[in-house]
Amino acid sequence: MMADHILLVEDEKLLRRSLAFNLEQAGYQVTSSSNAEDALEIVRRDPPDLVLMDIGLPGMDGLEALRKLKTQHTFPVIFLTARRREFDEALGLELGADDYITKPFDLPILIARIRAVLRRIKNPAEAAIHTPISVGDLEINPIRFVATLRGEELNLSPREFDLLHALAIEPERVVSVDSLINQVWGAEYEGQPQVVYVHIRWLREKIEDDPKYPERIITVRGKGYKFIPHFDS
Amino acid sequence: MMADHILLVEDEKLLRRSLAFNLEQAGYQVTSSSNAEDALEIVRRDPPDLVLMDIGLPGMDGLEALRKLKTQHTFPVIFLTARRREFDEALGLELGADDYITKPFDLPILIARIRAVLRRIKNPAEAAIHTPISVGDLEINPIRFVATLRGEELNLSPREFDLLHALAIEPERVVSVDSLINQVWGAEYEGQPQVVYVHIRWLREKIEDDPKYPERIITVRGKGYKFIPHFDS
DNA sequence: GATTCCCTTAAGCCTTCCTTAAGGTTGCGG
DNA sequence: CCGCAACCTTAAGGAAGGCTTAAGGGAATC
Repeated sequence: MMADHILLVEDEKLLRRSLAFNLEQAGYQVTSSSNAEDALEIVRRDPPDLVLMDIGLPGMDGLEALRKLKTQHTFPVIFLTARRREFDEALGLELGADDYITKPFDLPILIARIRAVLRRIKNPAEAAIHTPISVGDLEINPIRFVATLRGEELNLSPREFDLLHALAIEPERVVSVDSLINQVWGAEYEGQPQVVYVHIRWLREKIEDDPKYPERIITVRGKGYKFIPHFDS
Repeated sequence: MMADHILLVEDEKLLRRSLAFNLEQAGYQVTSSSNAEDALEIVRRDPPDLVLMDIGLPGMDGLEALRKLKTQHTFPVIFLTARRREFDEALGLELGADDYITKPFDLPILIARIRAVLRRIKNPAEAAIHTPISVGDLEINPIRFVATLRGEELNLSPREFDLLHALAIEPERVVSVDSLINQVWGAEYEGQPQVVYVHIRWLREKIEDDPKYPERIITVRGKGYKFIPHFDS
């Protein structure tokens, strides 16, 4: 079993050294880099299994570079950030970050997150459920339990979130009410379809421009519902 | 359990590499190719389980090559396409594409589709019901629950949709009323044939130029009905 | 303790379905 | 050529089904 390869991008020297040391102690192979340019080059030569990146790198170039990289290789990214707000402002989610952790952070917690993310990408079944997805102007991050529409965070209840996720992960495909109940409520739920109707109603209230004439969650009478991606115009 | 073998045909180098990398991560065996000619050769030598193909390859030769290939080996195809319109114009479905996915796409979603398509071809029963079909100027996509005639979406009720599907999946062949009842209403339905007549009537209203003189759904007296493909002229 | 969430219920609407029934059409036997 | 029977077409109406929506109370969460 090869050690997983982590690319650490952090400009502050002490923190960089300390992290690299500790991650190596934890059994990872670590490559460090203090700026985005170097990181880019490293990724090109030898794609890592995971990138650990300080969001507050000098200049916004780091984020921009990452955006480019993510279109080429899809490796998981964990951001280090001073405050949650910083993460949101930097649109980390849009960039496909898999997770973030706020400073000051706890080493065991960081390592646990790293392990969780790595485990996910190695298990396709789990990955499908937990990986952030983006469909049109909608983004869903099942790990952080955050969904955004046109960049704005939606305030969804757990049920609404799961329901939306179940629909959006199969865009344009009709998902039967039975299947939705299975995915969202679980197989053992003795479900009347009514439940689904109600939550669809509330979801529409939150994601449709005009819930009366839904354009994203479409009813397919007798068959179920389907999610239609919409793009910013 | 052998890994499924995917042939990736994509001319853009970075995207090709990235996809290959990620699909391998997901547990598939991937062969890449940047053009149709190579792809042809690869298929001849070692037929893949699935082909993932950029629809915007240089020249239309890719599509033409694929058309030829599909007559030799039957493997499923998923198209990558920039816009949905592009797919329609290229008549991807007519070429036997099993699915398409529009860029920019999300890796988890792509992988989910790949898995769905592979599962389908391994289960013949499921395959017949769920595979998109194209007969003449009519296209039926049971997964999206969309039927189009000359590119225009038909507004069919569930019964009408199923009925049309049952007929169109065996073009030119006469399907008995009993068989239609079985397929559309289910075996347990205590069916009077009357029901079928009525729905045929409504279907004709929606897909025939002149319902009075049907050209697509033809009555074969005493035997049943048959669907005759028509092409744009 | 307040608030959010969630399920149930029930009223109402609209589509879809099936039935019925009144013709047409076709083919066959006389 | 005629009449009949079987088969199909077609229109119309009522019934059912499926979905929407609002409201209420209990549960869960903070």
